[in-house]
Amino acid sequence: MLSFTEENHLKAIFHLSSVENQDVSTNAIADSLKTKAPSVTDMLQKLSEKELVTYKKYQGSFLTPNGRKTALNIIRKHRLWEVFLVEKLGFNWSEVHEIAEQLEHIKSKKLIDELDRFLDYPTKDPHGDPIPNPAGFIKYTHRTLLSELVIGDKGKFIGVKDSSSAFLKFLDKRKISLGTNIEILHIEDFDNSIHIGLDETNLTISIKSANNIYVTKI
Amino acid sequence: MLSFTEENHLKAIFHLSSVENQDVSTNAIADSLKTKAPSVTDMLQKLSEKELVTYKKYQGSFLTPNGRKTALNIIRKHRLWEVFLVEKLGFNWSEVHEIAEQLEHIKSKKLIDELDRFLDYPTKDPHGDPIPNPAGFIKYTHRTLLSELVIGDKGKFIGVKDSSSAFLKFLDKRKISLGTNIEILHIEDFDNSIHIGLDETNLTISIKSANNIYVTKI
DNA sequence: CATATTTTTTAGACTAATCTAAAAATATTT
DNA sequence: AAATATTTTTAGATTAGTCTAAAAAATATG
Repeated sequence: MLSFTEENHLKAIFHLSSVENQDVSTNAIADSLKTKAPSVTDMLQKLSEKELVTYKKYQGSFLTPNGRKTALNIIRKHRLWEVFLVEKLGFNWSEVHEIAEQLEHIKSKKLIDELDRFLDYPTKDPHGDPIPNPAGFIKYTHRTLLSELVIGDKGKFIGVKDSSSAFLKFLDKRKISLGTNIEILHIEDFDNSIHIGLDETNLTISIKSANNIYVTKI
Repeated sequence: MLSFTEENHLKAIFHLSSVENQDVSTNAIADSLKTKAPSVTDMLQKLSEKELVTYKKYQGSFLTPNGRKTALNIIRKHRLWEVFLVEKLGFNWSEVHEIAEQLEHIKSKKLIDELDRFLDYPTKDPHGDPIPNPAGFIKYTHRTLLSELVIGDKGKFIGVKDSSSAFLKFLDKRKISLGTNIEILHIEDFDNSIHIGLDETNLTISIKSANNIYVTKI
């Protein structure tokens, strides 16, 4: 039985190593978990003992197949609970992360299987991220950053890169939600800000925002 | 912010003091939480510091109004989650306690308010126990033990005293569920076992079982 | 009512998770 | 490549929660 802390470390390593597919640095984990490097070193030694992580001193760490499966199970729980909170309890997509951070640690296989059924086997969470299946398989769909499109391109909004509450509220205010169609109307030379066309309105967003928005080209 | 352990102690004191309305002994708490007396003593001193418990050395302990309110809030969460598990996820009433023991510690007022609404403001959990309201008010209904009835009396099954999984399964097997009407047909002299009539069948149960079944006389 | 028994607390140790400060290893930069 | 900077680990302390063993208090008993 893993502790919350152990589970959180596995999750952090998974997320960090999926960005660049290589060993994760101790400091990166510490930053992502808002803890300090020595705490992470201790935990890596412990998780290495349990064969959930490959860890060599000063060389960074990586999940073992077993560690990866465990991490994906926690992520599965996190994302299913997020769907529940939005679909059934009426939460806004910007409010669910913190609560799901708690709910993801509840231990009961049957609970998650039944929740999955109750939600009708969703494949995406409220932010567009894929939900791993019970076996720990995760299906990634090809995504393009809005910032990579050129003038005249059209895309459908399918997810966010950094799903911070502030950015999600920013999107709400602009009536941009999953499924919204976005067309690149113009790109400003001096600051790369992007003028986009939505279904009913046009507006301008910064390059930083465009770098956080995933689309599929249509 | 209270820890799981602190919350569990408050809950235990609440349950123990509601049986006999007086100070709860250190050992009673230790037994109920499957921990040892010294651990409980430490925790009582801590909870006393926080003014959630009145505690005098060797004199037992009792909840302060604030402690009682906190305990009732945890019980509210526990029972609402039990309703969710049974009503929405299809769990049997004998399977929900352990999972609710985990879920009751999730911290989010909005989560519980929304869950309450989603469940349509239930007043009883799946075992017939009352659900405290958000203010920490709990409405007890008058209950009679089946063992207190005499021959010819009729009652409606409204709850169990000890809701152990084994006893709940025992009731399932005999098709006794909340709302079932029970008539006392005969009481055996030599072992006090009780012959009861249900809507469709008759059967015999031990005095020990009858002592665990709450009814309202009808 | 003095003694024995039980209950409760104190004392002290252990584990898990955390931290700061210092040492060691690795990486970067003249 | 030597010096400097950064990263990571070790060492050692702290807090929360747990335990066992022993002492102290309360309760029961002969």
